Amino acid sequence: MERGRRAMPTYRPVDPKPHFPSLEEGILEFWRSERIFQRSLELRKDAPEWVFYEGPPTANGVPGVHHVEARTFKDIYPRFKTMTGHFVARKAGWDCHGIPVEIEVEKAIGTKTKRDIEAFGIAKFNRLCRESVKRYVAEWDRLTERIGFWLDLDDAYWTMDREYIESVWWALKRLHEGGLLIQDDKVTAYCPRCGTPLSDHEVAMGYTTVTDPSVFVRFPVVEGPAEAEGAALVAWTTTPWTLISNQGLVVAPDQSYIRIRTGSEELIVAEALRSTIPDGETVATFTGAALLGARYAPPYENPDGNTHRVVGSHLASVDEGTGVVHMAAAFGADDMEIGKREGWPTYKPVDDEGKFREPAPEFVRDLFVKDADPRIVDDLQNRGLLVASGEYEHTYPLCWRCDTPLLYYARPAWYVRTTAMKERLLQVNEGVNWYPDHIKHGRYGDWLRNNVDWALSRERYWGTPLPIWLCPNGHETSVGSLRELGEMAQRDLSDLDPHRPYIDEVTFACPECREEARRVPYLIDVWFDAGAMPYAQWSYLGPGSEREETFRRRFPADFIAEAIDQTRGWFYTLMAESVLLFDQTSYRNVVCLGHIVDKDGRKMSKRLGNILDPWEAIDRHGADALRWFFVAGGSPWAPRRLYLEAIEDVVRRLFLTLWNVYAFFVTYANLDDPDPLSTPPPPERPLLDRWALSQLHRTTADVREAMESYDATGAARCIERFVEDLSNWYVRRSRRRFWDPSRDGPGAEDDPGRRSGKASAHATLWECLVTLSGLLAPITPFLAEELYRNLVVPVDPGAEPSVHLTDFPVADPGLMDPALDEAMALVRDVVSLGRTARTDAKVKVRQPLARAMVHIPGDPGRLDPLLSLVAEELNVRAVEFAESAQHLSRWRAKPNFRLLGPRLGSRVQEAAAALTGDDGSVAARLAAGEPVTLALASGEVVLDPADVELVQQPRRGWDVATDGTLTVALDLDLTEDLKREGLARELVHHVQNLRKSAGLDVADRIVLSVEAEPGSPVSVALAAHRAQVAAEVLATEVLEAAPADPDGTAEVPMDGVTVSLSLKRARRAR
RNA sequence: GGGCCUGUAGCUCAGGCGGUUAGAGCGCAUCCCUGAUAAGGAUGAGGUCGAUGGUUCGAGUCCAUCCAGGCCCA
Repeated sequence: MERGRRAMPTYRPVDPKPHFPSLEEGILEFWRSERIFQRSLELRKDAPEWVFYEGPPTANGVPGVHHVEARTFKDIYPRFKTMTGHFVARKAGWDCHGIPVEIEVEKAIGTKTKRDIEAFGIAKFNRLCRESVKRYVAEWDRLTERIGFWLDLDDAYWTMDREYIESVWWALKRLHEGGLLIQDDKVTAYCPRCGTPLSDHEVAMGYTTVTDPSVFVRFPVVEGPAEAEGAALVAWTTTPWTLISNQGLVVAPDQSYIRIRTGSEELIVAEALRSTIPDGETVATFTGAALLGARYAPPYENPDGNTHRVVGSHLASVDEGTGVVHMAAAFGADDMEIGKREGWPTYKPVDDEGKFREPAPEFVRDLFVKDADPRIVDDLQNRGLLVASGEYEHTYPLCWRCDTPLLYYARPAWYVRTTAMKERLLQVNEGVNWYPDHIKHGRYGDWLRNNVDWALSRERYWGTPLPIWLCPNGHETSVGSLRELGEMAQRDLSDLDPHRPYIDEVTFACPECREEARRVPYLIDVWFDAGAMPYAQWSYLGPGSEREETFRRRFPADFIAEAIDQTRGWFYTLMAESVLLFDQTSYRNVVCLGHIVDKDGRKMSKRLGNILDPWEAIDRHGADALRWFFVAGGSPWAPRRLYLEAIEDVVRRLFLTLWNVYAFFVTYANLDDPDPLSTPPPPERPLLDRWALSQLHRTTADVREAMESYDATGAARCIERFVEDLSNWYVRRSRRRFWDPSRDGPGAEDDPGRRSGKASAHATLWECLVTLSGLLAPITPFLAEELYRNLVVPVDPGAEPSVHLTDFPVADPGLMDPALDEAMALVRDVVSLGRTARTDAKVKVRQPLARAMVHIPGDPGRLDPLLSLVAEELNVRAVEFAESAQHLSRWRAKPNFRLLGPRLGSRVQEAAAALTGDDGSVAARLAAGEPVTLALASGEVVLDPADVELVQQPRRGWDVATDGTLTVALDLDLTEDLKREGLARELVHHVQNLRKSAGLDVADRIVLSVEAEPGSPVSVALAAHRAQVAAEVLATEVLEAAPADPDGTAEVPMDGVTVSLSLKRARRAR
């Protein structure tokens, strides 16, 4: 057996039409059984660490397709870093607490209010919350694994775990002791029906357009500067009920105010809002600062004996209203801020159900505040305090559960004093790399610059309890661990569930006064849990504690990634906590992703019913397809439209092209069984191979560079371009080399020219595919694994079993050849033009032509070694260079605006017009290198050849094609010889079709018969090219008479006559 | 209402410091190839670069305003 075919092919045959989802399932099984992820970690355990933090998803629902996006990017860079020689621990994490989880449970048990939950039992309620979290985490585990996100799910941190909570307590205690955790009044959105404050997120859910009363109210000045004396300030409000608690008026000190005489009175408003007082004349103009300190008579007295003065703040808007804003500290965030500055007490004559109570005036008492509005308006009217009233339509938050208008209420709350660290936060942020970088000083930087203290406390059930105990004398004791708490309470609490209600039962004697200290009733904001993960994931309990080394080694993170909505969420809390506790950032690089939207650009939401289930996409196209879509289908920072067809689009671009090349390689490699590892060294291979390798190494270098700068999208584009070139040029041009036995065979070993034929082609394509596998591994780990497992493992006994255990490909600059790249690009352009010329001339490629005439700028010699490619591709016998293109086309000159614009200014347009009108003679002189003088209306202009761009236009008809400076002309004269060859090719074409329709294998030998009239052109052509025809169609014999019992016959029209073909499978000749 | 981002072909997206003929893929139409064949290739149609105004010899690109969508805040 010569060059024997093995009984078993080297490579597993490749399905030309793969089903990626099931292929992926098989690879997942392989990863599982061979513990590839764990081995990838073990392999690098002594390598330098590269730290990744997993931002914990909230386990209060099933994961959506947008989570797949974030998880794709969270996977790509750690994989890349692992392959480039780093140890990347990937601890999973789950955000377990918070109102979203409570809401899930509330829906299940049907509670509506906090009172319902308390009646149900906090212990039972929290148990259900815990179960809900576990159930959803199981779903997340399943998806995480399926999409190939390598994450250590078995060693996840859970924010509801005792150790995690203790770590958070340690942090809170430290803040409390440092004076950074304090109690204060805070205005929060509050639902009076549900009896609970709402989180910002919940408030955002409930904004609706509502109609509220709009009233303009007089505040007569009783004492103050001359500008205000004797007049009344006019303030505007849409919440008349807050007038009961009026404590002051705010004006903008730097804005202009006016005093208007109307009827018998004088009113003061901002000049910009003059129109709010329809008639009257302006009697004085002054700045808001002039009004400061004026005392006025409030519409309703309050028992605190407030002085009711005018104060200044930029918060007073002159965009709407009157520029005079009424303030009630208990009922607005701005009001509270100004109230604190001015030292106003909190005056809140409203109970937790939203009803007025003492000391509110008798006539509104027991009324729900909103219901009191009309009575108050009437009362003001009756007392002559109303300037005008009407209705006002605006957006206002309603409770998302019960549609009750939310009220802004002052309530006691605990704050983290982040404002004390504002400057440091800004400083630290300077050292962080944001992707995209506009976030750094844009959205995120703005957020830091406008920093307000972090309202930490929540009046809920399922969350980390605030570990502060309070005694009747107001002494605050913060507790940093269960051990510490046990010591205070003098009992062993190490097994205590630190959640409510159990923690609430623990009391101890106040260390200061020995009176009984009870825990404050609050939980903390869940975002604090998430921001605590750098230390709490290791249960870190402070300097000197057991986990110190682990924590320090993995702090800060080199890389985190989440969607853009996390700027105020995790990105902030993560940084805020680490600045407060450790005086530095907790991450160095942050990738900030855009959102996923639906086909119409609307965000995906359950309410709109436009959610795409990730499983649907995965089952249809596979996880790699989805991953590739996120990476290559547009900018990761921009909102992206996702729907099944969009994925298909992107998939086709890479997957099917690459798969075709892969299947092509395996098919022919299995027929010949070459050894890709012992082949001619690259310098000895044909130019086409060297070109492919040059492209490969250029791509490798580019991909590496892109990945290093967190630009997976750029990397994906490089890969895409390379795959396209590999398929559409390298494989296209090398196809015959993979199977043509005339290029190889006995004696080839001694002939460098032939030795480098087939073996080189196989080796080159193999190397390209294997390297691609490595380049793709971080992005499409399944497809990469498939290529690697089938191409490398069977031929290299020493190979790792998985591409993910190998090193990322390294570019060899020695194999890059820019001159060859340039020449090949030119050749491809020439070929493209030649095809255009053929198409225009309507001459089939099958018909050989005598020659192509080519003109290129510069020395044509550099293309000489590549001309055979042009000749084959265009099916011409010779390619010749024209000294000049002049007889093929004529020159046209266009101004080089970049040079001439600055020199000529507006005259450049004149020069351009002159060149457009050129009959070709000016351009020809420039092309010859001579300067020319243009006579323009504005004077003469001397142009050098460098001042223009020269392009060609075809001079003769359809057989010439030009593009810029390239020209290709085809010689369309057909000699008898060329015609015969064309007919022979035509004959081959028909026989090949017949082979195919007869169901023959590509390697089957045949006996062919051609019945054509003797002396006819077909017959003559066959006689002249018999051997070539026979070789092309693998015919052992070519007969004139049909064999008996043929496997296939056909009547084909050729050159105007009908030719009968028949063929029969021959016994294998070799 | 405020801040940030986005708006380029029917669809998905590219377009370093402004340079005059705005590109690619998919889809569509026509054609080629037939040993990658349920593949591959070529050609073509299709654009007021969201709108308006400005700066400039010159604007998809810079500035202002507006419109639409998204996110974060209110």
